[in-house]
Amino acid sequence: MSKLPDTYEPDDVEPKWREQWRETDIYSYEGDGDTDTEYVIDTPPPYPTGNLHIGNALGWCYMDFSARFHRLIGDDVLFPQGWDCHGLPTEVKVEENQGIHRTDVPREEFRDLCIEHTESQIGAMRDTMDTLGFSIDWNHEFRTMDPEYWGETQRSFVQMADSDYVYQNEHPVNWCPRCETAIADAEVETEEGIQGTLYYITFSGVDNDDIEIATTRPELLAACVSMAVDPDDDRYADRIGDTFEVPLFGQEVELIADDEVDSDFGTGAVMICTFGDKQDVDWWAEYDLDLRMVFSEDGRLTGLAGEYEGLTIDEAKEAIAADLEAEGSLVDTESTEQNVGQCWRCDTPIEILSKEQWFVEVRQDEILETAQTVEWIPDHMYGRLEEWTEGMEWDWVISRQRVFATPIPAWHCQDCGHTHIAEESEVPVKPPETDPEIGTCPECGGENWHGETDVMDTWMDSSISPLQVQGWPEEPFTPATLRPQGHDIIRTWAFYTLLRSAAIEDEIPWEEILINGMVFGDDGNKMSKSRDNFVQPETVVEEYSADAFRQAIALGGQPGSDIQFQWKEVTSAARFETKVWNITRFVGQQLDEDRDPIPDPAYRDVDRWILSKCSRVAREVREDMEQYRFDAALRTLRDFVWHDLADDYLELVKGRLYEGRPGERDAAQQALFTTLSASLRMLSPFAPFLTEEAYRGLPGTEGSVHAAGWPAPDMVDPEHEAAGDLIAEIASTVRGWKSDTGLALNAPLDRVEVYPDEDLDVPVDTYDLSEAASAPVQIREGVPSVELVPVEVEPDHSVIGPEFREQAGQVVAALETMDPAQVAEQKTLDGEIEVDFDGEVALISGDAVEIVEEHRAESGEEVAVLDSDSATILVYE
RNA sequence: GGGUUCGUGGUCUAGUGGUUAUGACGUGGCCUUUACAAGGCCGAGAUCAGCGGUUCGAAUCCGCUCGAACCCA
Repeated sequence: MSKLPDTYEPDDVEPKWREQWRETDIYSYEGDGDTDTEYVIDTPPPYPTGNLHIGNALGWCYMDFSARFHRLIGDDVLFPQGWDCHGLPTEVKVEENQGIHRTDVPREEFRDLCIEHTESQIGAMRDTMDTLGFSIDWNHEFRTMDPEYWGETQRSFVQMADSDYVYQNEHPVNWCPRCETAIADAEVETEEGIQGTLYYITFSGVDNDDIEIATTRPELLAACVSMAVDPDDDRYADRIGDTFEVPLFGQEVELIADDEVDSDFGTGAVMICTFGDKQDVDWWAEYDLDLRMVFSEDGRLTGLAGEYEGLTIDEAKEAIAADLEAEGSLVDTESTEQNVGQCWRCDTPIEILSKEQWFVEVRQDEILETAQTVEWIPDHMYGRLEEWTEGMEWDWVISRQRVFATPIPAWHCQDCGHTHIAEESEVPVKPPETDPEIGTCPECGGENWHGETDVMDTWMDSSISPLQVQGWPEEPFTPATLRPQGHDIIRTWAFYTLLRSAAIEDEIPWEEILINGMVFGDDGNKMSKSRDNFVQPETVVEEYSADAFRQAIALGGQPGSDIQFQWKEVTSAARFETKVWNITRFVGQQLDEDRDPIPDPAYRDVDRWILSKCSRVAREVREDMEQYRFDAALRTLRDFVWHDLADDYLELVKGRLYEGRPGERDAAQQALFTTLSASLRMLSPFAPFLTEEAYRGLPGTEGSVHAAGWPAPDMVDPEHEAAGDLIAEIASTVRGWKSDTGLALNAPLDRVEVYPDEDLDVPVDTYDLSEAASAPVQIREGVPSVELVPVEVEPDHSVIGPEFREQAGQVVAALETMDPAQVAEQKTLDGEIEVDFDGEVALISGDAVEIVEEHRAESGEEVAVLDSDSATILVYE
C-alpha cells in the first residue's frame, strides 16, 4: 500500500525532476562504438536569438520523443546540442547595445563583445529547453564560435580547397547593401507584388531612329551597356545592330536580339545593365559586354554615375527620373507590380556586384545522388531539395565581408599576388593576425603576407554539424541516424550539409531526415504579436505543464505537416495527466510496497485480456514511434490507458481486489502492475515528468522510468482477448443501462443472462463480471427466452460484392426489401436465402446477411433486454 | 506561370477500396459510485469541398473545377 498525493501538481513535480535529471546525468551517451544500437541525432544548432520559440519547440519535441523512445528500446542515444553563433544579427545587436560601429574597435575586441552577448542568449534558450524537459546530453554541447569548432570549419575548407571544391574568383554575386556583404542565392528571398514605377525612356539613335525602352530602374542608366529585343519581334526586325546613346550619361550602346526578352513587357525593348538582375549577368557574359559598376558596396552610386555620385539608390532614382523628364527623354510612367529579391535577414533589396569572392563549387549530380540515398520523412520533401538543386545557377559564394564568423584561412602574397591556403595542421588560425606557417611565399619567396579579411558564411559552420557530432576528424565518419529540421531550411542547411558531407567524406550525412512543419496560432494564422495569437512555450508550462505542452504538440498533426497550436489540446492533455495520476494512485493503494512478482499467477479472463491488449499496444506503438508517427502513438496510448485500462479493466477487477481470495487478488494486482508499468514507460517520451513521478511512486518499480525498457509483455492471446472483449462490453452495457435507468452503479441486481451472438472458443469467465455488475451473471447458449423480432436485413457487402459483382447492387436492394422475419427463418433453417431480383432467383449464403433483431420481453416478466454489439443481455432486477 | 501538400460534425484531427466514418474541445441531458465531478453515462451535430470517372463497392484510386498554404520562376 502506498499513499500518493491526491492531486498531481506539475508545478512542484516538474522542477523537482528537472533538477534531479540534471544531477544524475541520465541522458548521457555511452559511445561504445556499437553502430547497431547507436541512435545519433544531428540536432539543429539554432541561432542564439535568446528565445526558443514554439516553432523550435516543435522540432525539439520530435527529437525528444525519438531520443527517449530509442533509449527505452535499448539504443545508445546521442542527443547533442549545438549553437550556430556566427552571423550578422549578433553584430548588429552588439553595435546597438554598445552604441558603436564595428569598425570603431579592433576586430578582436568586437568579436569578444559578440561572444559575450551570444553566451547570455544561449543561457536563456537552454533554460527553455530544460523547462520543456528535453533530454539533451549537455556533455555534447558545441558552439560554432569556439576555436575547437571553427577550427574544424577551417579544416573542412582546407580539405575542400585541396579537392578543388573551393576556389576564389571575381564573379557577380548577390550583395546586400545594408549588411555590406555578399550573400548566397539561398539567402535571397523574392518578395512579390512590390509597387513600383515603370519608366518609358527614349534613347536617341546614333545615325538611326530613336528607340523607346521600359525600365523600373532608371538609376541604372549609368550602368547600361547594351539593349535587347526579342528576335521574333517584328517591331524591331530591322533594327538589330543599331546604336543608341544613353540619356544623361552619353555612353553608346548597341541593340542585340535575344530569345530571353519578353516582348510583351513595356515596349519590348529593354536595357542591359551591369547588373540589374541575373538575366543581365547572363547577357553580360554571353555577349562579352562592358562592366560598368555604378553601385558601391554600401548601395550608393559611384563616380561612373557622374554628378549623381554618392546618392542612395532611391535618391538617384528620383533625381534621374526628374532630369530625364526635364530633358524630354521620359516619355511616360505607369505604376507596376514587381518581384524584388531581398536579403532574408534584413529584407533590403539586393544588388548584384562583381567582386573577388570565395566560392564552393556546386556539383548537382553528386548532391542529388547523396540526397536520394537519405530517407526523407515525409518523402515528398525530397522534391523541395531536388527542385532547388536542379535550379541552381551559381556556385555557392561562401565569403562574407563581416567580422563575427569563421576566418577564411588564407593569405595573399603582397609581392606576387599568390594566394596561400593554410595547412590542416595550423587550424584554427586567424589570418589577419598571424602569418602562415609556410613563412615565405612559394612562388616568389616574399614574406609580405596579407591575411584574408573575408570570413565564411555561417552555413559553412553549421553544414559540418553531422561531422562534428560524429567526432570528425578524429573518429572515422559514420552517418548520423537522424537529421530533424524545418522545411524552411531545406535549401540551405539540408542542401549545404548534403553537399559538404559528400565532398568531404563521400558519404551521406545522415540516414534519415525528418522534416517538421511550422506552428500556427490557435486561430489558424501564422503566429504574430500583432494578431495576438502568439504563444510562448513557457506560458503553456506555467498555465498547465510541460507534459501537456508536449502532448499537444504530438497530437497537433502528423510530423511533416504544419500544425496549429491549440489550447484545447493542452486542456485535454492536462485531463489525461489527472487520469493517469488517479489510476496510479488507485493501483498504488492496491499494491503492497514489498510485493514480489508471482511466478505463475492465477489469471482470469480479464487479466489475460488486458495483458494481451497491452502486448499488442506495445507492438503497435513501437512501430508508430519508429516511423515518427507520434500522433498515432500517443492516440493509441491514451485510448488504451483511458478506456481499456481505466474504464474497463479497473472496474472489472475492483471486486476481486476488494474482496477476492488471495490468489485471485494477487493475479489482478500483477496484471494491474504489469499494465500500468508498461503504460507509464510507453507514455514517458511524451510526458516525462508525470510518468517519472508516477513510475517512482508505483510500488515495485526501480529507478527512473527513463532508464527502464520498452515493455515486451509477450502475452498476445486472441481467445482470451475475445472473451475479455465480451466481458468488458457486457460490463459497460450494464453500467450504461444502470446509468440510464437512474440506478447506482453498484446497485445489486437479481441476475443477468448473457446470450452471445457467436459462440466463443473458450468458456467465458463471469467472476469479475458478476462483481462489476453486482449480480450473478450467466452465459447462456441459444436464443433468450424472450420474444425476438427480426426488424432489418443487413447485407454484408464484402461477401455479396465479390460474389455477384455487377449484380451486387440488385441483390442488396432485393434483400433489403424482403421481409426480415422470412429472411431470418431461411437463414436459420436452410443456411441460405433465396433472393428474387430482376426476374432471377439467386441462392445466397446465410453468412451474407446479418439479421438485426430486437428483443422484447414476454409480457408480465420483469426483465430488461439490452442489445450490445456482440450479445443480448437480459437483466432481471 | 510551374510544382508540392491539403480540403472530413461549430473548431481541430484520425482514417490510403468493404459494418453504423475516429477522437478531442465545445455543446444538451442525467448521475456523488470506497482512483478520478479536472470524473462517469447518454445525446445532438458530417450530403467526407464540388463535378465526373474507375470499381460489384470510393472519404480513400484517377481526371477536372473551386478554395487554402507553401516552394520555385
